[in-house]
Amino acid sequence: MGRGKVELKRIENQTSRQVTFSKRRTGLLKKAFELSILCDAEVALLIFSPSGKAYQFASHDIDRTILRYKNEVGLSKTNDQGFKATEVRRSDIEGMTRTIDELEARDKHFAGEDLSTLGMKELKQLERQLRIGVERIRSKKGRIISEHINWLKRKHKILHDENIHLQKQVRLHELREGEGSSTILDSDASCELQCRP
Amino acid sequence: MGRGKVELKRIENQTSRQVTFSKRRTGLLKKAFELSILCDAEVALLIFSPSGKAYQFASHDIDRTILRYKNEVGLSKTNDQGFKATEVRRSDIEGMTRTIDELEARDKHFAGEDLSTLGMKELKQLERQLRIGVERIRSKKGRIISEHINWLKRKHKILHDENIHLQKQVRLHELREGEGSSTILDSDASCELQCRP
DNA sequence: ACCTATTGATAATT
DNA sequence: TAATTATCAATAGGT
Repeated sequence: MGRGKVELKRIENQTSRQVTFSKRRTGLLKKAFELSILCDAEVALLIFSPSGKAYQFASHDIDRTILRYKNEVGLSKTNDQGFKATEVRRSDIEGMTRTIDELEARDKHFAGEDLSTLGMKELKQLERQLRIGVERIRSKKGRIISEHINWLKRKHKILHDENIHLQKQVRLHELREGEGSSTILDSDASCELQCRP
Repeated sequence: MGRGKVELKRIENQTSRQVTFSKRRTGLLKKAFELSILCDAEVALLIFSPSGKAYQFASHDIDRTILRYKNEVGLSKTNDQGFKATEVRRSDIEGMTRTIDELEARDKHFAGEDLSTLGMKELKQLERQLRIGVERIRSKKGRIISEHINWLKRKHKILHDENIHLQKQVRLHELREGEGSSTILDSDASCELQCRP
């Protein structure tokens, strides 16, 4: 919705990323609010900017919504009273531990280790994913190399042009000296020629 | 954004409220996703329908994001109780968070995503690791297949032997019946023959 | 911040 | 529930 489409990838330009974040964050918070009103839904939205600043929206008490979510996911039972904080913390840590375990397992699988628990189906899928990864990396390498080649070509052209120019200057010199002229060559544009890749 | 504006109030018609919830929920989740990608933000979104069904989006580990929010809030409230314990916890949590970040980054690299930060050297190493992984997985697959083939061979041999044995029994029967014998075949070893792979 | 050309989301309808 | 489409809303790029 703007003067052009945007790819779904991290905006590289720092300034426009910042601007876009500001605009879209506002829009997202607004829409979360509207959904909660129009449809009578319970919504909680947490946003952290890359620089670490926090933004949030919650249609109801945010801690209640979070607890409700945690109950949905399971594991934690609705323990009331001051016990609450500790329980929440513990489940957080359990969740993170589980995440780490899963990530480590996946890492090992990607490295071709610890495959004994996997069946044929999982192995096939894993191999496919790895092949995709290899292909992307190959393509990235190709792009880097091609960029480098282009840079070399540009630099070569600049050097070549300068070379021709200098040859002309030399010939001019030789001509004038051949005529017995004593004039020194004026300072001219040739002095500006430099190689800036 | 439709054939007419809508007031910001609970939609009374049950059906259109349900439909609107479905559409806007999808839109909201999509936009949350886009924000996290485009602007490199950490986003967590929890939605409960009026009927109690839960929907969610999280750009990172959702427990981590919630925890991060809780820390933000906790800082302003200066909860003196159990301060020491909290401090210890926090360093643990920071460590785990870092671990998760690193693991997630490595996972993305293995999947050929987020390669922009890597140089030629890292890309080459990554590709080598992936190739090793693929090779190990291929080999594991090979072993599984070969085991399966061996199992089939063994089973085949057992069945074949049993078959021969049974044929002998049948011939014996036919012989005795041909002689006009009325004796019934004794229960013998053939009954024990079963296929146990 | 503000402005608008455009794209994107969605309300109504089928 | 799933398309279609007319409209409104969000926003990208520019000032």
